Amino acid sequence: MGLFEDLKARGLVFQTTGDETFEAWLAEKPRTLYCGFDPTADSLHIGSLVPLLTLKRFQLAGHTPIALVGGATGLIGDPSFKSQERSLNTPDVVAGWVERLRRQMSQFLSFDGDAAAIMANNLDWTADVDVLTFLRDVGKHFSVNNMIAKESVKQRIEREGAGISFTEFTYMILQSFDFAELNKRFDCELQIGGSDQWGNITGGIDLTRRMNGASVQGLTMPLVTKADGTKFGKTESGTIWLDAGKTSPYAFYQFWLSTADADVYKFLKYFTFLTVEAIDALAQEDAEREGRPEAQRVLAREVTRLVHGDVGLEAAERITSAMFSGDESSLSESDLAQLSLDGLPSSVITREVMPETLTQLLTDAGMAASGKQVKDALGRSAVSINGVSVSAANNADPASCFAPGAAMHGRYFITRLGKKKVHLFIVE
RNA sequence: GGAGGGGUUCCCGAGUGGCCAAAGGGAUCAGACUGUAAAUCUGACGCGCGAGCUUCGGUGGUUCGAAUCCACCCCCCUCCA
Repeated sequence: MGLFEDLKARGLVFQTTGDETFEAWLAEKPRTLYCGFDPTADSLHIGSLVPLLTLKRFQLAGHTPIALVGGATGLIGDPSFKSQERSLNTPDVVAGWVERLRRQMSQFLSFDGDAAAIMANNLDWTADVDVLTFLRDVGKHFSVNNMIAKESVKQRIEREGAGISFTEFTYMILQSFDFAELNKRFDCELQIGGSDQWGNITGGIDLTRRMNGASVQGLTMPLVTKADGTKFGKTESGTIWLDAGKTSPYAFYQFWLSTADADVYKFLKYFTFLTVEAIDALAQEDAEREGRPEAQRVLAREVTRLVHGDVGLEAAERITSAMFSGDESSLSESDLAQLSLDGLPSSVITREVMPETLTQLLTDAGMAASGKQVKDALGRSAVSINGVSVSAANNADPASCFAPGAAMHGRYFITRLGKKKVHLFIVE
């Protein structure tokens, strides 16, 4: 199966330039393509995984990927489909994030061989361009009339109560300049991105034609949506990051494991390198099986391995099987120590300095956002310590809940709040 | 610079002197049902175990009492110059 055919089968193609001719163009010879990632935080999150993995898919098919980190564009802020103007980050902060993203992105691509990936930073070709040159050489090619007509900024221009600064409005020009520059430097002929990037991509295509006389292409991928309409990639505890320090491999694995049935096969196609045939076969098996589908587990395994490697996956699975396969009382002391190392949320407390209430203690540990939530859980018998359910009556006496006699191996207390939240307290 | 509109709890959005910790919806969390799904139902949803404490852009003021009235300031939007 050709690359484009595979991408289509995965549902990864939202729009392309040239419609019918695109596939043939791509198949003609190895191309160089790029995708940009702006530093808006110190880590990428799972929203960036689709374009990142798509770059990899192109590379596996023999094309040369350029991973562009937006050291310059990150200073401006992309207004595309954003309802509000965003606040600017300072240059040194953005520069720090650029470094983090570079390292993160490079783990997904191969930098050896015929189609060795290239890392680029658009600050390299924008930092020294002076305003007048920019306005005369680049800005002159843009029609404000066209820019205003772009769907991506429409709500900012038309919506009552919104607005857009000149700075953000200029973003498209800056990104377009990237494409022209990459075309010049590396003969880059294709830009890919999320469907929200279509306006920026076509801007770059037009500019490249005008500045370089070159015909280049664009492809967008659909935004990841969930069947229930809620936002993908967020949980109560926030964004799912690719950085293990921000979202542990265990939490990451759990996120994928709880994917809804209605989304899981689509996500397998988006986020894994399993073949479409294999995924369809899995869907078939799951449909014929009673009860729980296998797909979520496969998805969690595959994506966790991609992002956190075998070691991260093993840690995540160790915790998961210890916490969700029932018999935690059989855990050995070294098992418990390992769980803490693996990234099971844990904290060390002492009997001498124990908060006055369980609500306080569990809130401090991060198990709930407020004491009210813990209180609610206590009232519903949703809190247990080492398998013993605790109630609101125990709230004022945490010491007895963590009594030495109730400890596992003298000091471990597995505390659960609800079905999914687990915290290991180590009492010293 | 002028005229008008607006800034409410995570988001959207009601509320124009006490009945307001502030309608409604969404998101989120917990319970039931399940498969650590979905859908549905129930509860919670500023903070605090509680008494109570702190909120409605900011600062002052009027009032027994203000998200609501007044003054000044900051920010956003629309139109005019």
